[in-house]
Amino acid sequence: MRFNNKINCIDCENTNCFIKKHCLESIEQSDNIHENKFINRYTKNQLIFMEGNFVDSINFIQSGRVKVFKKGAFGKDQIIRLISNGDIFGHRGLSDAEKFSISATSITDTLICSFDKAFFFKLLKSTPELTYNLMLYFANELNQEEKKLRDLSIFNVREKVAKALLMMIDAYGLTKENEINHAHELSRQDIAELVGLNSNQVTKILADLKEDNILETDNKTIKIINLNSLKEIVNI
Amino acid sequence: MRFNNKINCIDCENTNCFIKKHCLESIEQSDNIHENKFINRYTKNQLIFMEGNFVDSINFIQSGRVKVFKKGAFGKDQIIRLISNGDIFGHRGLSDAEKFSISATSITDTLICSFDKAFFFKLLKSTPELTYNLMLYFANELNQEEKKLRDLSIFNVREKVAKALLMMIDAYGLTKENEINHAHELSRQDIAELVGLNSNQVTKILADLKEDNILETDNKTIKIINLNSLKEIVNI
DNA sequence: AATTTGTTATGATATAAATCATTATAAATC
DNA sequence: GATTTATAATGATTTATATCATAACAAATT
Repeated sequence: MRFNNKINCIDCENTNCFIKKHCLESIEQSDNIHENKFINRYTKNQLIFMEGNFVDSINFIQSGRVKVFKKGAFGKDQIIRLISNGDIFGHRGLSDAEKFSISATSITDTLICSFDKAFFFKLLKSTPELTYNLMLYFANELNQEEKKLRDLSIFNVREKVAKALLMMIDAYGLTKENEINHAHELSRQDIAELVGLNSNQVTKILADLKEDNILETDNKTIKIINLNSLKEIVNI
Repeated sequence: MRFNNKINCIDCENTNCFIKKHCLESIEQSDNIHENKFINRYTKNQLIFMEGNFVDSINFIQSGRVKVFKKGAFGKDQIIRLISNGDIFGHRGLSDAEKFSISATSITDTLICSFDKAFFFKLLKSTPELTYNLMLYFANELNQEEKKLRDLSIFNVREKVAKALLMMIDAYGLTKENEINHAHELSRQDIAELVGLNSNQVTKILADLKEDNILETDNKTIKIINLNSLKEIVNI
């Protein structure tokens, strides 16, 4: 749903945003960006864009949380990234691919800032600093993806679940009470899709980890009792 | 081994090389690049650089073949890419990581062109066209890595072996006789490490595929009899 | 040509993972 | 608040995968 009450990037609190960091040098430039920005509002579990669709925009999260995923056979999707405030997504569409290679879904109520692809390409051409930093950002993402690939190809089920929980903590942190998934953003199925499992396996391993006093579960909320033990599971 | 008989990029036949494509606009620039380029020669199965080492260079393959891999637990490595003439590697070191996140080993006799990291950063700053295209290249690599991640998380052993063979064909092609691994570049263990298996599993599945008239094996050489059937295995 | 070494092939066995069936619990709808 | 629907938990079963032991073969060395 289009949202017209858009704030100017200058006033935005997401200091990690690429636009905020690299594209507000002059007043003309920031006016230009403000004019070309459009904002959409999504409630929880709405599809933002779908794999296979024509790439027409580059997106940033103003507020909220989003999962980025790839569709697999038999509804077995793979979640690629969990992202939140200030994060860029849909940027793989910058490659020669004409179509989105991923889908994105809101997992909380969310506000998304977007730019037309053509405008963003112009912005890149006129802002070498942005291009340069985006290039470095991609290099870093590649490192992380390749680390994940290596991990998932050697981890057993228990290690994969630990990895999934640590990814959730990495993306969204812990509450004061050391809880994750507090707003019930992700189902067991989602957690499974972070690391290539099924929901059944996740449930069982969570029960094991509860047994081992590493965590407690209360419906979808997971309370971490011993973070170090959780980390030890993946540091073989 | 340092190799002093270096050819000028202008005369190089690797038209897919980033330097060849984007950095030879002026005579001063190409002279500058020639001066700052150094070339090393490697025989088969030599370590070019190792994960954890300080990143000091960005590298391109002048001729030969290289495997790029990550070290895992218990010697279970994961091969990330198979590369050849004109391909860039070590570029993930451009991220904020100080150390190489990957290792690289020659799998044939190989000539490698390298630039000091500091020089390459200067080159990027002074050649926005290079930075821009490198950024697009990374976006494309991310797409491919994520596709691989999704595939490996849902494929069974047979599908993984088919995927590994197709990756080898994609990287190095087929001979006139439809053979891969003709120069015995990769062992069964290497093929396993492309897709997170062990050498035993690869051997068994190759025997199955032989049974199904999809391929023939003669020691390390694999002759593809029915490429379409091989592709069908991974297109579930 | 014989010996050593490394890799590949094959079958048997043990282990881990995935699936299925059922129950319990929570959330949504009426 | 009762009913429906969706999700999570648990145990039993089937299937797939990983490991082990051994044999066959190829390459390198003497």
